[in-house]
Amino acid sequence: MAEREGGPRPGGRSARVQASVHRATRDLLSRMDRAAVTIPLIAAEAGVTPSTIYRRWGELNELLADVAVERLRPDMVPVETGSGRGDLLAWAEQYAEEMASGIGREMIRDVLAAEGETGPRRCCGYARQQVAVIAERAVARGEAFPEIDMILDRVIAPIIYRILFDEALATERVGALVGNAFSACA
Amino acid sequence: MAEREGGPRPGGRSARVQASVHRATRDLLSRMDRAAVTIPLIAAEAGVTPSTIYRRWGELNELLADVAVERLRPDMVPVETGSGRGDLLAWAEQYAEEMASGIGREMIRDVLAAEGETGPRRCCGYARQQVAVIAERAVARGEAFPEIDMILDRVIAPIIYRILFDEALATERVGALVGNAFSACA
DNA sequence: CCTCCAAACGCAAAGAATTTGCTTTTAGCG
DNA sequence: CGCTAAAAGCAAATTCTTTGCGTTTGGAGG
Repeated sequence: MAEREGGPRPGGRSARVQASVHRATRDLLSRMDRAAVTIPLIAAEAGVTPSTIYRRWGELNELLADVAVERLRPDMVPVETGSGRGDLLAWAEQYAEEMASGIGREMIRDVLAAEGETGPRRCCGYARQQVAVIAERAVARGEAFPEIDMILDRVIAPIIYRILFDEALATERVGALVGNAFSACA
Repeated sequence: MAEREGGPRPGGRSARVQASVHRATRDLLSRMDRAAVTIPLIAAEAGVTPSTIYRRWGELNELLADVAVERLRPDMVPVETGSGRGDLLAWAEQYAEEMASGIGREMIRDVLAAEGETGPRRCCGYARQQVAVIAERAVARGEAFPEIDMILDRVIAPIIYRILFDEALATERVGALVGNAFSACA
């Protein structure tokens, strides 16, 4: 294990402050309109001074992005259905649904609104990891499975693009995307 | 023609203010770091008072999104190459390049950061229109051409998703995306 | 165990942005 | 030519953001 990205050493004061600020942010976001959430508010809720937050995160966007990336991190391994294709379909349907939800869309926007590109990269990496787990299991079973980048282009990209720019895809259409991803491999 | 979205009647004071604020915003964005651009600055540059901007746009994000959508509106018809597929390839390559550029990425982010979803919808609509023009020409020539939604899912979505979350696609890879879009139709 | 150090926080004042009530200007219309 | 509604200007009040400085904290080395 090289580095924790969240903050300094696990038990220190820094880590406690970060944890309480994250929690306060999530609480406020769930309680009130996001436009009404400000750094002084979060600071009060978290029991720290605003300057602490300003110094650590710089601006509200960065903090929101940080919290959103944290929440977008997958917390379970993809369910096993017996086949790689089934696994991918189940995972993609759940992914599409989560991301299309109100909270999901807000988190994506928060991640994209922050300055650096590390947030979006991390999110993409999370999806990639999950797909990689499914792919490895499939390969271990001797199945053919598309390249990860193929899944990104043909399944994940359309799901996210529609959510961001158009209208969320109906769940049924995810199946077609998965089918398309497999059509070029097996 | 039903309504102009930009603002009230074409010649009025409102329209002049909007035009000068838009111009001032573009100027400032090209001159300085985007983090340094503030509403009072834009107001001074445009020769209006900050409260005018606050009342009209609400916050900086909305104004930036407004300006970005304006700039993302296509200003030419897609070039004709002789075939629908060639037209689409040429258009998609240029689209990918423009969107992947620094200014392009910033505009996309601005559009997504605004509150409503009308900005993203408009951008998606612009792309859709351009593709529709290409499709109509192809059909008029008697060629087979994929559904517009197919182009969205297989060409545009991957291009934009990579730009936002991963790394911009190399131009060569756009050709493969276009090929994939056609593979299911002809 | 004690002392020292750097990093991080709290506090508070200064500076900048945002909101708002009221007044004035403007463009369109009878 | 006035009237009117919409939009802009102005300025005060509020809120957010930045910053300098002193204090606390947790860890490292003696």
